[in-house]
Amino acid sequence: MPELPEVEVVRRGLESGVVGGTIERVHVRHPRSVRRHVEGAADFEQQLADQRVVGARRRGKYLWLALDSGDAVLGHLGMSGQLLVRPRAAPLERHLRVVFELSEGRDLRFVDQRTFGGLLISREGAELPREMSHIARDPIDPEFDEAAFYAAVRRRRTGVKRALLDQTLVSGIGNIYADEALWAARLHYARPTETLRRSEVERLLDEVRAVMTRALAEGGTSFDALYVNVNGESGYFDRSLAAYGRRGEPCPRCGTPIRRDAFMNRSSYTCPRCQPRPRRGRW
DNA sequence: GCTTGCGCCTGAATGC
DNA sequence: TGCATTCAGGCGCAAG
Repeated sequence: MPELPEVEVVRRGLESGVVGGTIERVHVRHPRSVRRHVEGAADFEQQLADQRVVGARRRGKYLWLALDSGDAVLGHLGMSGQLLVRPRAAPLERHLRVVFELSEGRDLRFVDQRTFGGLLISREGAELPREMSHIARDPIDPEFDEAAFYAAVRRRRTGVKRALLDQTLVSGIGNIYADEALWAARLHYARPTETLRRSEVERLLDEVRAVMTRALAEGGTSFDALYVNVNGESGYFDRSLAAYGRRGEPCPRCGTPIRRDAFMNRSSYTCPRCQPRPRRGRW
């Protein structure tokens, strides 16, 4: 599934393949994909006709196309979304949801098997759509405020992984990268945030950045810039993950079998030896 | 105000 | 073999 590095790869592809072009027409083939556009699918189609694309931007896992009108097309890929630039004559994808017909015979296609993703028009949202004002900066954003993040984390009364997944505190981190960074930083997911030391939070953020940077480097070279494979788990994950999805396999650091716990209706993978579960009064 | 948990969705994998 | 169930996940929103 697309996490921040994959979304950034898509953004770069849009920058080179779509920015500067004009949207001639739009077809919404599945209304659920524009469910957050409250004026409806017909309005979505009408408002975007003849609009020129002047930028491709990102915050966390959200992407938006800035339009010369000052509006923006805001999108999230959800679990299975893809944005593809294709010749208009190319065969239609099975889960094609929205088609933007661009100038020069090309399409921008939103393909999304599970329809957790979606698109909407943000009025005057070209710089920063108001719909995502609650989304924090991501850890590889130069303006990410580490001191403010640490202060906010300390105020929380929750576990450290819940904080990592909370997009209002820090954006762009999904379940996979959370587990990988926690493993690298030797922190258990249930560690209470109010007990975290500054140095531990710094180490954790460093590991988040490291896993994202690695994925970005690999993702940028191993995929067509506009194609992120989401049907099979993206290939490079299997090669480079230390903990996530590896139940029963040896921890790459100490050899102890990785364990899987149910967590927030999903999974958490830890090394029981490197990442011992915190006990009251002992960290 | 803060924290937690549900429901959305599809298809592959698993279970009987 | 075939049908039914489980699982995966990000996000918005309701409930606690």
